[in-house]
Amino acid sequence: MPELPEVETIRRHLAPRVEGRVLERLEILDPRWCEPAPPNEVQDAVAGRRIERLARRGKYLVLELEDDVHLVMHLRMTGNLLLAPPDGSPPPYVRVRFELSDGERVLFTDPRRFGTGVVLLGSEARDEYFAARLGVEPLDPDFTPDALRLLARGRAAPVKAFLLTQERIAGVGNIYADEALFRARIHPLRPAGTLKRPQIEALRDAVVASLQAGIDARGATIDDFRNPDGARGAFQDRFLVHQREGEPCPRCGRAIVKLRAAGRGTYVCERCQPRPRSRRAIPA
DNA sequence: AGGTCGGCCTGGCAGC
DNA sequence: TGCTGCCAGGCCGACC
Repeated sequence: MPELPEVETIRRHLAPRVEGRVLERLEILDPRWCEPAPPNEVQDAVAGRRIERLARRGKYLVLELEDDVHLVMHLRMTGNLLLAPPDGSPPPYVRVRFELSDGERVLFTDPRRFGTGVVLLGSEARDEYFAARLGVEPLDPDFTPDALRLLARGRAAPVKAFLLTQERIAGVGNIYADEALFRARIHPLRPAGTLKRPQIEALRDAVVASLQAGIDARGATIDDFRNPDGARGAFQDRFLVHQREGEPCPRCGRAIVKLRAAGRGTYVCERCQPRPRSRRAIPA
């Protein structure tokens, strides 16, 4: 599942290939992709415009076009953006086709069809769209321990659910939440508002380190994530706890346990990440 | 209003 | 072998 590091990997691969080219034609093969907008409307809004930038915000990719037209895309679970191989045979599950100047073609593939695309006219509309959905960008300098402390203050939700809430921190998904909590030695069921300052600082550093490690490995390939050139990521081989049930903890050797938190499969070392003892009052 | 849960969707796999 | 049914989960809307 593409999270911030996977989306950023795609962006870095694709940006030099698309920026400066003209998006000659957009072909939406699956109307669900842009629901409720009709495909014609979306296609007409972007066709013939120059691509100024491929940007990322949280797990969203934004194709910034001339005239302040923004195509905001989300890969959800199984979406992907691939450069079409020049030899012809297209990959399976193509939902949207981008035809660029100089014959370059980009394909949005998505077996489960959760991925979405929406056109926003004007950077103000784009900013409003993100402001309503996304919190702090965790790799930006303003993701400080103080910022995290304020976000967590008064939260009774388990810290894992807190990390997955995009309105608070943008871009952390199931993989990187598990990895960050392990690095910070915090149990995922610990209520977010009970974290003390040293743990807040450790968690901030761990979120940043986990995401950066994911980017350095060019993302994690679990099901079918691929870089736009078709290469697999390497981060799945570097998971510390995620999807390692029964394997020894890399720090202490105890078997890693799988549990459920925030409705998701969650992996922990219960020695390094001790369970919260009891419900404590959440400091307001 | 904070928090949780079901629906969306389909490939893959466990279990019969 | 072949079928059924369950699981995976990001996000959103419904509900408590």
